[in-house]
Amino acid sequence: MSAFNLTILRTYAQTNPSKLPPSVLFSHSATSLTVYDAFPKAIFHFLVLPRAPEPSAGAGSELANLRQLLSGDKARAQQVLASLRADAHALRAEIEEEMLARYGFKWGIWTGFHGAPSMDHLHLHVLSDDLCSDRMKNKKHYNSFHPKLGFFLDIDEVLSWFDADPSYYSTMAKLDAKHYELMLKEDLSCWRCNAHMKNIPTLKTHLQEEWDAEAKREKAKIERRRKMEEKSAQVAENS
DNA sequence: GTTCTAGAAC
DNA sequence: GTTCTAGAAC
Repeated sequence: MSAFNLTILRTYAQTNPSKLPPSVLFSHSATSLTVYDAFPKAIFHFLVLPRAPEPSAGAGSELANLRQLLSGDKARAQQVLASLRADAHALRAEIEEEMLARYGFKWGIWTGFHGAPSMDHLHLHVLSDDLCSDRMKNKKHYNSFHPKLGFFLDIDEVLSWFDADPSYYSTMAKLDAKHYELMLKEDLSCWRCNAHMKNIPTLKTHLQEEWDAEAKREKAKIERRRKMEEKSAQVAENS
């Protein structure tokens, strides 16, 4: 299979999950598949895709991307998104468990869509907010996840459009690719502290430092809690 | 989406 | 001189 394959996710979505290799598939439910992102931009990075066993799910189908989904039946779109959200929620719990097991603390997890995705078939990104990865290589990669730029659309935000004024819904549902792609060209800045970053290598060093600092704080917090509990257990024992 | 690389930036 | 980015090819 060539690396130039922007429809691989659709292939996955149409395949019986039991036929997918464990290197690709993390888990599945009745309605979705969770796959490992092939080029993870953080320590944990998964994609949750709606399953599409019918061969109808081609390029122009409602499941091609978020824009296509939102341009169709509104109730159906809401149902698809709510289902993905529920499966992503369960995945987040598993990621947190793994964070504790492997790193001794847990940190933030983002769940959302790209405003202008490059790969076909609707996919919900679920990734840890460290953004520390060898695969994070350029401005486009980084800005596509920057939570303050607008390109990354949190699933809860997208679902809130359904409860907003219908004119607001139709405005947001347009998802004009040109409009979103401009956001990817914004200057680099740290999403945590807003500091301006001169270039990608500087940003990556900074992100690593930010995450290391968080790890240190969180582990210290856990240690303080453990000592407190140890003390109160002793007090209870001696009374 | 990634890889490759010319030439800009330093 | 080296580092880094951005656009074309895939």
